[in-house]
Amino acid sequence: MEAMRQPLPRLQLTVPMPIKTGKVAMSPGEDGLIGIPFPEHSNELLSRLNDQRRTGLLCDLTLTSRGARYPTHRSVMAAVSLYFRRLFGAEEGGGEGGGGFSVCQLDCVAPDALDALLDFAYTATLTIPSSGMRDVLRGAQLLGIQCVADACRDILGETAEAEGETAEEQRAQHTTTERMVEAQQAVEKGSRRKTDRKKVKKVGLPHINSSPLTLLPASPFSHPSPASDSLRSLPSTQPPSPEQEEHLKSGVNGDPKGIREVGRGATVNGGLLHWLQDRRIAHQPPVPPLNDKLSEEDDMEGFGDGDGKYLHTSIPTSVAERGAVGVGGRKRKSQTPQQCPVCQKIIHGAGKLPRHMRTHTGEKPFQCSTCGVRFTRNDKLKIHMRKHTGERPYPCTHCPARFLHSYDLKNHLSLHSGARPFECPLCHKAFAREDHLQRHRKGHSCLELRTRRPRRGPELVEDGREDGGRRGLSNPLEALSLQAHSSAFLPRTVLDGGGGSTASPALLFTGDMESERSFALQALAQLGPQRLAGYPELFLRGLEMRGGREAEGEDPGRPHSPPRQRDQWADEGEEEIGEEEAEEEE
DNA sequence: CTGGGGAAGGGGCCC
DNA sequence: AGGGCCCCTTCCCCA
Repeated sequence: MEAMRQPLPRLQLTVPMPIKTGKVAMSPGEDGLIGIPFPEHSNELLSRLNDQRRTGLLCDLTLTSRGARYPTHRSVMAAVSLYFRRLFGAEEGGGEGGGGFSVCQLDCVAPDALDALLDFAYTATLTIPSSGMRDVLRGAQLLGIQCVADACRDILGETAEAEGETAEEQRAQHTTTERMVEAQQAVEKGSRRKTDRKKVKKVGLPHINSSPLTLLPASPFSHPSPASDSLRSLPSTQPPSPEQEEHLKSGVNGDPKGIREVGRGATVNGGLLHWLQDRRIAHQPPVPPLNDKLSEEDDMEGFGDGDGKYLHTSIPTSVAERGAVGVGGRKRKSQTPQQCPVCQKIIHGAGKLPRHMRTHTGEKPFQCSTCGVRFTRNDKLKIHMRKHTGERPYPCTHCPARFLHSYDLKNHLSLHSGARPFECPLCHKAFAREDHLQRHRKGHSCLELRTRRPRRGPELVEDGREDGGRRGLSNPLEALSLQAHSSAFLPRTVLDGGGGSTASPALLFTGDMESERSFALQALAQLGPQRLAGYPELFLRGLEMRGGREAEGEDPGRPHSPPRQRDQWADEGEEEIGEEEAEEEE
């Protein structure tokens, strides 16, 4: 499954890809390597695996439940199920681990539930009648398919537990799975000789909540014997001893390594399966919440809709509700604004956080059926489709021009009217578009004009620039930034005076980036080590992209909130305008 | 450097 | 509350 993992090519966001063919004219990257993404690969791969399962092709594992038989693939099961992953030793980098199993009897999982779980494994879609939800939940718990378990639990409304309890339950789920494997292996050790080449494993699965066993903190995995290959029932589980409970607490809550080890398994498996699973498994909070308002709505929602390949429906809501449970107890998420756990940005509008989260994850679930280009949002896809349909719903009333976007028309109309409402307060050059003025202010063109108009007064420096005595520009970098208008784009924290406004933008930028990166990692850690292990690159990629932009000279540490920037700019503009007016008065 | 087109992301409104 | 739709701003890219 490792080979299945989709690369995260850096060119993905910049190069429109003819998805179907993979043919694309791309310029080589810096090192001459070209990364060509095939976004459909994972889906197609999964679909073909499912076809193989249906036809029994290449199936090397048969699951049975109360007489029903389900041919399947070991690798897929190991990818989707923590139980099988550990049973097969897949977490140790593959090897022959557990290679002997060919039939696995799971009578403790209802046939229908097992069928649904297998469908999920091969389609990333869980289709179950509501009446069978509890069986599926139980099966998912037993097999260590955390995302499904969470989904079922949410749908069943079992979200009343305080967050800590939920996490405890999830941890118990992991440990139960582990215990199953360990017990299985322990039994196998003693009776391996009794089995022949074709073995059937029968597992007496313990109830998930009955007895959380220890998750070994240092080495939570027993690293199952590769030769584990017997056919028998496992002994029923016993309630945890006080030592075990204590061990659980210390090992799970106290020692992140334990969970990190769990996450190690997630890195073994690539592709869609672990993608979804890990996101759910990662839900357990290994560290205290950084923010009470943290919502994990994205946890499912951000990955749950789109092309319908992910779990859907009410999962996100409940997960978000859990995420919104404060330290004081159960509290239903009610406030519309939500804070992004990664960038801390407050997202306004109901249901907008999942949309925002996709900006961090890079997920683009909305794909154009014509050209294959993917989008993070369906409304963007809808607009994109106008390209193919030729629809340009915004015609200019003054000329034959038509536009895809209303705002394009708006910009265009300003050409006809000749209106240039955006004037540079320094050089008084007018622009038809605000962003052009913004670009102008960030550039040097305006500066040149300004330097030709030396100011009077004692606060001028030699080259005519205001030395900013009023602002105390003792720092050359700050003076430089003001010279280039970039003062208007300093981080809000700087301009607000928070944290020392005399520091140079560069230093502040570095700090902001570092703190942001650090926070992203913390948020990831909070969301779960599996998540961290599974796709930190997504988050880091986003940060790198932003850092790259900023490194290219874009507004360092520029707030992402446009209104804030605008406000800042307005403030700065007023300040500078006032400055100019003061000069004029002189 | 500027004008223009388009993409991306956020917010408001409505269902 | 979630999601669709729309508008807006900002940014990138190209000519």
